[in-house]
Amino acid sequence: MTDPVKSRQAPTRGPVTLADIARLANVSPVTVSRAINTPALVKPRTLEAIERVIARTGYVPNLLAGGLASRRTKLIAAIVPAVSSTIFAETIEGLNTELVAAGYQLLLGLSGYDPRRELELTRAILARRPDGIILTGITHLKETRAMLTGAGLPIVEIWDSTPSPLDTAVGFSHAAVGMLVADHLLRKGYDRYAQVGANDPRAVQRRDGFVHRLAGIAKVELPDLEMSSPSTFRDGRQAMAQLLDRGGGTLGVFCSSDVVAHGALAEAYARGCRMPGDLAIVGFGDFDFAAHTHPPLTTVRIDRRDIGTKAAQSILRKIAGDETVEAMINVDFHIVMRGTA
Amino acid sequence: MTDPVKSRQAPTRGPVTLADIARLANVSPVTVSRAINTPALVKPRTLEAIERVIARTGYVPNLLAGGLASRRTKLIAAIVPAVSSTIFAETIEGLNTELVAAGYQLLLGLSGYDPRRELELTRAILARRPDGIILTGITHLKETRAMLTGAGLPIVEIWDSTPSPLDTAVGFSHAAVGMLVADHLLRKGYDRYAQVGANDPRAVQRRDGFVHRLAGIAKVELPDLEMSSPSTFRDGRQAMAQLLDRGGGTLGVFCSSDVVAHGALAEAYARGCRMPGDLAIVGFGDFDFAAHTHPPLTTVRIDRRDIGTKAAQSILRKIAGDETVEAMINVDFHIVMRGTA
DNA sequence: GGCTGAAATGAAAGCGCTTCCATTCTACGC
DNA sequence: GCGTAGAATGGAAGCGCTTTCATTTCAGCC
Repeated sequence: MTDPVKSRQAPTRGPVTLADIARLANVSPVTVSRAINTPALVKPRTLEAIERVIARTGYVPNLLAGGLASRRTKLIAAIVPAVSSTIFAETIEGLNTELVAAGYQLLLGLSGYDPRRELELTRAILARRPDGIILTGITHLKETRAMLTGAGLPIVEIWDSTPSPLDTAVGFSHAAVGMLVADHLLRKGYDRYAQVGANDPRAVQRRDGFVHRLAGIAKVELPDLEMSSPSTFRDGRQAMAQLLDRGGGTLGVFCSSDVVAHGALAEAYARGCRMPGDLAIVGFGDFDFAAHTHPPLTTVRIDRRDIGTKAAQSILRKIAGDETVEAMINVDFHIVMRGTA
Repeated sequence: MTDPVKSRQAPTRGPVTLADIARLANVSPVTVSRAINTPALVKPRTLEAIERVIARTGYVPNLLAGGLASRRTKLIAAIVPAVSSTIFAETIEGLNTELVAAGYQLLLGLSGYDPRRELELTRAILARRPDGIILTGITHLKETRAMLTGAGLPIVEIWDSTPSPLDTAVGFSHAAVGMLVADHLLRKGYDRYAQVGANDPRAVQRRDGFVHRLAGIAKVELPDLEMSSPSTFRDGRQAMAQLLDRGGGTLGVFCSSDVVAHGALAEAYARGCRMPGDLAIVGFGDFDFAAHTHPPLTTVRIDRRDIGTKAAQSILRKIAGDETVEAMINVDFHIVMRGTA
């Protein structure tokens, strides 16, 4: 804890405060505050003098104090299930880029797909009084919803679609994705259809959409495996082994993520299945590796980064008091046709 | 901004404060503060009464005010270059897990491999008075270093090794990685050696180590391409095309990341190169996909999550006043031998 | 019953900023 | 030269908590 001021005229002990700057620049604290936050209101000469003192002392304003007084923290919190090898990493980057450009900072929370952890995180986050909060998905615990609406701040739910968001939502219909994939597989026609993947609410929606579209046409098989989110390469491989072992004609499979699909693909490839003749696989997410598997993976593409960008823009507009932000902002998705379906 | 209290006895306008709780529970504010922070100091009966009021009102303490008064924010900031498809995502997760368990929160900064942005981030972060800060790498701008040391808080530099960290470092020697890979390739012996990859300080160290070990044995070829960090699949593919076009015997290549290596691999595979006979490729990072490329990628493995875990532990110990934290904490790495080298 | 020390509680000050409102400058017009 | 509006600055209060330090309560004991 050394004194941050190197020059001889070290003002006080501990970190420099706004009051120190005011004293050294022969102005009142208010003027220093204005020089920092609304420089247009300060006479150029005064401003310059203050800035010199700030530079000389290495003063860094205390945003805790500022936030407490102004009730604005320039903090945005985001809760996502995870970042490593998920669709969320790029969303976070998009979010962050936009937020930083607007002078905000990102407080990150990782829920691990656990609603209870989401609740705890929400509480901890709210304690920091962020100017807005971004959540993944539209299913939250009752307590979480209550806490959130009670806090009275802008909320953006991402990666899902709903007619009745808590506040604003940016995403798409997972059921629609499932149906799109079903239609795609139906076009070629397979003897059997299956879905393999995770059990988080969005993956379940995709499965339900898939099953719904195939209702009356085919029964959708599910592997007999416990799979928690995020599902893994190994999960996919095992699931595919099981499906293939069952035998019974050509097979169209919808996987809940590219990672699972990759595992499924590896198993199929190892067994020498012909794709997409005997076997079709459709992934989800269009991860970076998807174009480079053998054969390259057919998958559903969403602009992951764009979800972050749009979420940031929405919340910034909300914070600025813009009442015209749409409750539901839809983002596109489409099937990227490659070698597996 | 609706009143967060649903019950009829809504106390005041705006969010509930500690003073409100005190009033409703017929105790002084100090006692409420203690009930929250040091419950052992409060008589069980009183504690219970206070907790009831807190639950009923949905009170969420204001950590801005708390942090301002106590000079402890329970916030740890981390700056990494990026999260999507990088080695850092899992480090962040490791960090976060450990931090959350200790009651801390993660403020995330993304520098995009840009030292100037790192400086800006550092300033913005310091304004929030975190209890500690974690940076990627050991090369920082002079101003960044000054600001950091002046702030007098625990610092952990990660993903690199140095005898003289700013405070504490958790990582390994990238030069040593380069040398290890050189030794590995040398064992088989190739006619030519090359390195392809990014230009961030750590990638450069790895290259330098690689070059150094081969000095006097072979000249290390570099592709004639602009590659900025993070380098991409496409970069790798183009670089490999160029190297292969030059012709001239068997080739051992060290790539600065698995992503680049994957690109290089794809090009080599497309051209029908025999690996690791005619061509050897070694990646870096052991990304999730590395085990599943064709052929599977030989690469350097580091426990990415563990770096986050160790960094968190170190900083928490520092915060707790533990003076015995080692200045340099080394993490292991080793070559995972698979099909490409 | 009164003393004692520990347990439990409280009063007051203050963390470092912003906000509101009041005051002082400054330039310009007649 | 004086009045005046607008520009520039300042004083005081307060954001919601924690930190001393002081006071009260209580159990245990002679």
